[in-house]
Amino acid sequence: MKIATWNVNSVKVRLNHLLDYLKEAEPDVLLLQEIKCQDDGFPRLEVQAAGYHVETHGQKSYNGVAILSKKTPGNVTRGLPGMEADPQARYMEATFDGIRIATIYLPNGNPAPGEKFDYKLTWMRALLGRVDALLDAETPFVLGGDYNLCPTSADVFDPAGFAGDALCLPQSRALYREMIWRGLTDSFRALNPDLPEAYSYFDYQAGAWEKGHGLRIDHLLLSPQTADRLLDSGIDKQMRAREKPSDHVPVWCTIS
DNA sequence: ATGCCCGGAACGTCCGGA
Repeated sequence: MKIATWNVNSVKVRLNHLLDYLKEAEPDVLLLQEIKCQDDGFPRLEVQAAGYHVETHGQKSYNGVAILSKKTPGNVTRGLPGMEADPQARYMEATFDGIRIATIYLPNGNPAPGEKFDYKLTWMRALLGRVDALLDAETPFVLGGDYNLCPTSADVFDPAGFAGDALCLPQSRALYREMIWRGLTDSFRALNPDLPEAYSYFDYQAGAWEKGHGLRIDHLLLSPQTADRLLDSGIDKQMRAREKPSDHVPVWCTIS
């Protein structure tokens, strides 16, 4: 099973890229973030015509996540447990072949410190709670999405320049590591431990793409039982070189 | 030190993004 995650930065603007990607990469499950539309605004018919089932958790203008899949998903749930009062659409889960798969759009958190950073940390604590619940239930899972988090300085083009950024601050990284220490596997880094400049995001500004100034902030985290089945992983960097690209590129893994 | 570039909403220009 091939699982990919992609922050598309508006699914309406990126529809052609999305349809191309489904055709070229053929993921069994594609997790989307920042669809930036409500459920009824999602280009459902076009995606269904490409052979994919569509589940959305949309919101007007901002955020919004979706799960596209070749097979019909089971038990689709919207919203992160513990964040029921949160009006922002950032989380959804569905089950495929016994694996619980989540699409995650973790808050950015800038500027830090401040309310937005507090919201990020609160959201991460709720996600950690969800990890604990899934582990307690011994449910195999994959948590994929835009984590807005660079795990280490190897995931940042300018570590010193980003030292005070919410994506890199020790408090953010500590909560991410708490998840990792529960036994989760970063599917990309597990298979590419020393690969430099393996970025999933390149800012639109200041010629970041042309200069190779990127960040690795999109991740697919695997539960222990799922990590045992990890076959391959990659970052589809070529999507950033197209006309009118998203600032993020797809990240994927395959499991047996 | 600040803005650069984008999308959405809306129609002038601001907010949010990372």
